[in-house]
Amino acid sequence: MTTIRDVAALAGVSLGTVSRVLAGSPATSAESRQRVAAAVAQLGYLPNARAGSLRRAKTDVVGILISDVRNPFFAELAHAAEQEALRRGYVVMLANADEDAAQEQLYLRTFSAQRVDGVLMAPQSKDRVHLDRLIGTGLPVVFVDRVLPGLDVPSVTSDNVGGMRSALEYLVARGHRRIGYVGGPAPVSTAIDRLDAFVHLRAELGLPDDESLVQEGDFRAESGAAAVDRMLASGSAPTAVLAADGLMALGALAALRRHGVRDKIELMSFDDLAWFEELTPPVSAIANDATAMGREGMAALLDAVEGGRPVSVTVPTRLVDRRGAGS
Amino acid sequence: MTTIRDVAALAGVSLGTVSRVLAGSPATSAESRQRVAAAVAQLGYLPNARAGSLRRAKTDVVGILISDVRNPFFAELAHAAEQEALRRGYVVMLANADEDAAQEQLYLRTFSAQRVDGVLMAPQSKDRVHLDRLIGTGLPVVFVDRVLPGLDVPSVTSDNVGGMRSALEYLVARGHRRIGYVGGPAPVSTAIDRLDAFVHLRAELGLPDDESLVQEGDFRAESGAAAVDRMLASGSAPTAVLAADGLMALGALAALRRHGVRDKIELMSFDDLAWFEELTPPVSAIANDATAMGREGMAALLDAVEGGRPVSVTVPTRLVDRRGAGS
DNA sequence: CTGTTAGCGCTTTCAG
DNA sequence: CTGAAAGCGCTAACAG
Repeated sequence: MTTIRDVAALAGVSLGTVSRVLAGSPATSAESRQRVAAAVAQLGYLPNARAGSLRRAKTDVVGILISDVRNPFFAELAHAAEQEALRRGYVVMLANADEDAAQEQLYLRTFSAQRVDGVLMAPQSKDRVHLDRLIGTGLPVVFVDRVLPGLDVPSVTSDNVGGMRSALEYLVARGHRRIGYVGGPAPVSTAIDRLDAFVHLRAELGLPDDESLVQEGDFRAESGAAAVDRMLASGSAPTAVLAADGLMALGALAALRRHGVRDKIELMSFDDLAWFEELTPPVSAIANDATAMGREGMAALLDAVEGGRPVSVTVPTRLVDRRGAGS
Repeated sequence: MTTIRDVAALAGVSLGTVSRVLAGSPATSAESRQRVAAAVAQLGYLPNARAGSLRRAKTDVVGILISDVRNPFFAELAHAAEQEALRRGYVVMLANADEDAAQEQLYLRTFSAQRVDGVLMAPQSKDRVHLDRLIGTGLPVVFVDRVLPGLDVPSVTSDNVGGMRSALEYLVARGHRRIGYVGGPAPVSTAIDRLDAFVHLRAELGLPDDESLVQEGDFRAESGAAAVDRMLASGSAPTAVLAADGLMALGALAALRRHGVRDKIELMSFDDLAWFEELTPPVSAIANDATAMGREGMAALLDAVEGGRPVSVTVPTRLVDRRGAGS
């Protein structure tokens, strides 16, 4: 590998001058700039960012830790966050916790070892203690989509309560009263918020509160199918089912089809996927704005990295009506 | 941040001893190991990986450069590759070229600047020159899914020709002769291979070779819709349409529906997506094994990083028949 | 404006 | 088995 010394030697200037030219310092003569540029081009020199960051104590690298890239919602979110980071001159290390606490922790350690400048993450909940230590070291962290209560960390989340309200009002407007709910895994904040909102609003709207209508999944497709199986096995079937995320909606769809009630029981999803439109009948959804969450989450993180004190924000959801609220 | 000196001081040994203990060197006494471990625990010390890699000239970081995480195929591939890297003790920097040559180049430079140990990538084609220089520096590179011809780089690709043969034979078995094809962007190798195979096999099977039946897209949904629009506008509609990837299949589906011919024209996709099963009628597909490609691609890359000479492999495709080949 | 000189935190000889 | 010392490639004072 060619180093800055090689460039200096070839350009006939000192190593310090090369560094200054490369950093765009104004304290350089036109001639130096020109000689250095020539040498760099000739040698195909590319600065070693790791060496530089060691000295500067800043890496210009941020970590993104999400639960599953294969979940379209997170894929979109990660992509938007990455674009924002790139725009502001940072590179991203993307890691997948795979909905697994041990992997989450491993990656967090790795991020620390790499001395990333900040971490944008959707926490799995559980071990608040490790995260606490991490934040204690001064590493800027921002939560996105999910939060861990009791930690003083800025967050960008979606309006789970508002979204749930739109969803239930929509289903009620379509004539449903027995509404089943496929929730997410208990420890995750979005699962908690959505379930609480569901239970609360169900009472407010005077809907039956049969407990078999509420089933827990894990934000993966299979669990959505299993939840619907349990719901139907319980005897008194719902007339509509709301799944707490897109992947579980897919599983629920498969189960409804398998039970031969795809046309009888209406499905709705908290999270919108492009292909819902192509189904017969189509599936209405509450759209989470993954792009906005990724972009704003990263913006908040970089603000924190650069010394700011970002505030938590909530991103609104949007009802995507594919069946007509009155029909 | 606490450093290795702090640990040495607290443990009452020299800095070198701490380093050896941490590296698991056998040349350490039980007592040293024990004192160091205690000091590390007490200080919550985490080695600075960047400092270490500067000295070792190895980072244990590899880069993955794909065209679009939002494409489920690449999301799955990246995930599998990441798992394999993790298993072998490497961390991944994941970057998105966004089907954009400039971004691809920017990220490649970034990877070099970070001195990653290797790069797994799905090239966008075009500027072979930059890649050439990169490889010239000795950076191990492995292509996955796509290749750039004329470069001596190992690759893991899917069996595009075999897949295309299965697809066409399947459609013919279902009674189709006028088969439309929505191809990928011309410069991408998978697009070229699939198109060549399509044209070749169409002749071999004695199918009509009306040029309006072949339309070019860009591996994104909208382009699939536009391609179908053009196909239908040309007068003589096909009885079946084959899309060269899942995202374009989604777009094609929307267009067919919009034109009211969703039930008349059969759609097939080169790339399988879980929700194809939920459509009415369902969509048959050629499944690319993204998991295998990611895993094997990363395995090949790490072999190269560790001094091996991996060979290129082809991963078979699989026909997913959701309609019955004879019906 | 430029060269020289310390380190950043770690690994790795080299003696002992 | 262990300590001391020399860098890895770069940035950032500090004199000039």
